[in-house]
Amino acid sequence: MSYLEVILPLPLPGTFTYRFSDLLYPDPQIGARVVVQFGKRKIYTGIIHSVHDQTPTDYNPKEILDLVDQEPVLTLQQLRFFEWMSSYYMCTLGEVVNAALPAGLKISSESILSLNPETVLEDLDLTEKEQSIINHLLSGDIKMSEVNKILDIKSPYNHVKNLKEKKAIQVFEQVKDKYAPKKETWIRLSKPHATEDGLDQLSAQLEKKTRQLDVLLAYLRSVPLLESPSSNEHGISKKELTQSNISGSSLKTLIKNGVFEEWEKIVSRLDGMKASGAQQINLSSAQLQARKDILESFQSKGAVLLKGVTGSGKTEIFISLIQDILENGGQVLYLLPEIALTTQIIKRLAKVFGDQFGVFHSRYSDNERVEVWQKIQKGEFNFVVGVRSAIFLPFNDLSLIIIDEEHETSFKQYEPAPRYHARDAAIYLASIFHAKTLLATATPSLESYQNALEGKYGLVKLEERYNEAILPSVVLANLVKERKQRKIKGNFSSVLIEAIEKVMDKGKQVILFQNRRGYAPYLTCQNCGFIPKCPHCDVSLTFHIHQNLLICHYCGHKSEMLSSCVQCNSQELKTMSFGTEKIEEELQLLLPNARIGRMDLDTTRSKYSYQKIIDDFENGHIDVLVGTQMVSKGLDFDHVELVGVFDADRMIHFPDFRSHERAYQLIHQVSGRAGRRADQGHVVIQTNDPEQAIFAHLKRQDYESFFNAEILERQQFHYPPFYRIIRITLKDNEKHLVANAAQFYAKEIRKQLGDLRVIGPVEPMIGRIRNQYLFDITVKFEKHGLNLSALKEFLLNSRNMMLSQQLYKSVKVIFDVDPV
DNA sequence: AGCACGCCGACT
DNA sequence: GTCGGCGTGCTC
Repeated sequence: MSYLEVILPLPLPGTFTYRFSDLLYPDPQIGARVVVQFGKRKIYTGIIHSVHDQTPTDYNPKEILDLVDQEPVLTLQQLRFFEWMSSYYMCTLGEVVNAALPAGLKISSESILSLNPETVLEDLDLTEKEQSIINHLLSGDIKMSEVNKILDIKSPYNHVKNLKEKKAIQVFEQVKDKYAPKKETWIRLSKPHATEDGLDQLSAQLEKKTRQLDVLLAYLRSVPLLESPSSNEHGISKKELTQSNISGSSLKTLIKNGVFEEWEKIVSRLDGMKASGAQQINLSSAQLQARKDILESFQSKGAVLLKGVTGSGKTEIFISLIQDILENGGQVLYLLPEIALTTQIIKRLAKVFGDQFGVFHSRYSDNERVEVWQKIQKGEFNFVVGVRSAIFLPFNDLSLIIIDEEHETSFKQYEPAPRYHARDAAIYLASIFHAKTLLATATPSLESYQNALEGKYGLVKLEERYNEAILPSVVLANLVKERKQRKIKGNFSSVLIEAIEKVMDKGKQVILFQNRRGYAPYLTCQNCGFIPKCPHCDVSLTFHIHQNLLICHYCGHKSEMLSSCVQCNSQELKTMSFGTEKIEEELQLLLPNARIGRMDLDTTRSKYSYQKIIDDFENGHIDVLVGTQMVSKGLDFDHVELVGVFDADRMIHFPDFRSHERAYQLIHQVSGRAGRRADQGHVVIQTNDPEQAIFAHLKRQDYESFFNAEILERQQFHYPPFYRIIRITLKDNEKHLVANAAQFYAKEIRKQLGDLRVIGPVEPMIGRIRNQYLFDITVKFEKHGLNLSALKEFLLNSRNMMLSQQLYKSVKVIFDVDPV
């Protein structure tokens, strides 16, 4: 008898043992999917982790319900990668698999209730609630998960159970729809007609039936079967044919009469960006040199950091490297932050690689993701551009991973587990394949730059701007001074307004950067000082003027805008501070002729709105684009000559040890949007304190001097990259309970790790989110000389110890390894 | 996570 | 009594 160790997509430790019959499934492959029952009713897809014949002693394993795949869906390398991820990021294998597999490859069941056809309902004695369920069932089956809504109670299970016992209903498990290939109806001329003679005869027959003749002619326009007889075999999609303004009913008649035949064709969802391909890439001498340096560095290092100034043409270098790899039959993964992965970059790549590469994007549907997955598996795609989750794709011969905008924090996943950093995980992934990793950015993370300086990574610099574009000039607008001189209008300094007017007069464009969405981050009552707060979180509500709502940016709670103070009834509610919406409004008043666009989370929610704003800006339908950090990422606009930065002080003084780094990177990056061509661009930064050291570095776009100053602070105060951090967050809906639990836990780990390595517990800045009270314990420890996996094991064991205390059982513990 | 079970307080 | 909330333990 044989057994399978199965990974289930659940936050449970370890694998689960299932029995299987060698006769039914002679050769189960590691990495293939199985369908199993887990618990009393639930059905899940699991992944075969291993096969063995050790009969468990303390329980009786269930038998698998089905083996889904003859061939594995996960490669052995992926399994190894997933195991590393689960241990490094302190989560379960199931959580990794859950994040990795596109939903289309997962199967899970749903409990469905249906009427028992053999029972006469009138004979039954039912309670009111039971009758209510039956009434709903009369018009069709219902899901178990919907019963609580129908009855309007929280735990409806007893009623369902009683109905089952009375044999009024049946409960069964229905497997949810999984991946389905996309089908299209295609049309072709049936064989006898598809010759010259046949066509002549056909035209004669249809002479009087003009509308049918039109259909035939439309078909022949698209399918020139006389010139190329094989084209008829191919046919045309019904959709395309009917687009040419022909009569649908005539087509139907022709099909009925056997003139045309139609059939179902499985088509790819990924088509539609067919490109010419094979464009030549010409590198400048600086680019050629950088390329050469990178390849040389790869001889001795697994990873190389390419520090290239904005507009230095890094993408061309990537393209050239990718071409090399593909010619040699290897695979390439090109990672980009979500917001930089636009049609701009895809079009550019398509010019070179045609449609021979995959795109992996969060805007893709599950079905599209499954198709990318399958094409990589089949070897149809050897090159993928994607966001952080693309590291989970089933590569089998990875040679190069490129991580563009390496410093971007969106490479780090926070919720849910696995809380991985795609950059760091990619480096491990590359090591499995003995592949190389290229990190690229104009503003490296301190971690990566330090690694490069220490020689752990190779370092290649590309300092020359492509097309000899000049660095932008940076001007600081002193808000304090302007306020005294009464030159400020709303949130706009006179320096900024004048600069905007000047640029607009030239017919050029402006980007305004304010890293806060909404109209006002909070309201306050001028009479009693009341500030509207979220009922579920310890934060103020942000006013959104377009929706006229107060919204919590943490849990999404929405409430109506107040007309008066709920505490004292005063009408004097004032909006405080400002977000993108307010900038937009003020600017419109100051410059009535300006065409203003706004790009933030609120204007880019739907699938195409993001692209539309970019297109409008690119095509000159917008003069000024106001936005959050979305506007700072990898967008190349030719006519932007001015960038304005609001609220720089808030970014700089945010209470986090990385706030300087973050502020530097953001402002440096957004500045890079100004003046991509020969004209010099301008940057205006509004601040209350122009003397801050960070501005001196920014004025010169001098990353090195910024780095040198910042790295000293990190060393002195024991922060990354010199120390590692694991942040432990405890959650519970009872504040005292978490506070005590956190105290208990911290004390426990302090015993082993000492006072210096354990900080807290402290209540985080936002002490409550979604009605869960939070406490943070920060474990900070030196990079070398400590056994990392032993430390993690110790943290997990102490957590289990803490949770085994009757009192603290309900507390939830989250580990965030290398938090950002 | 999702689910069954069992205890307990509130209400007909 | 019995209904519904909620805490607890278990799942191969």
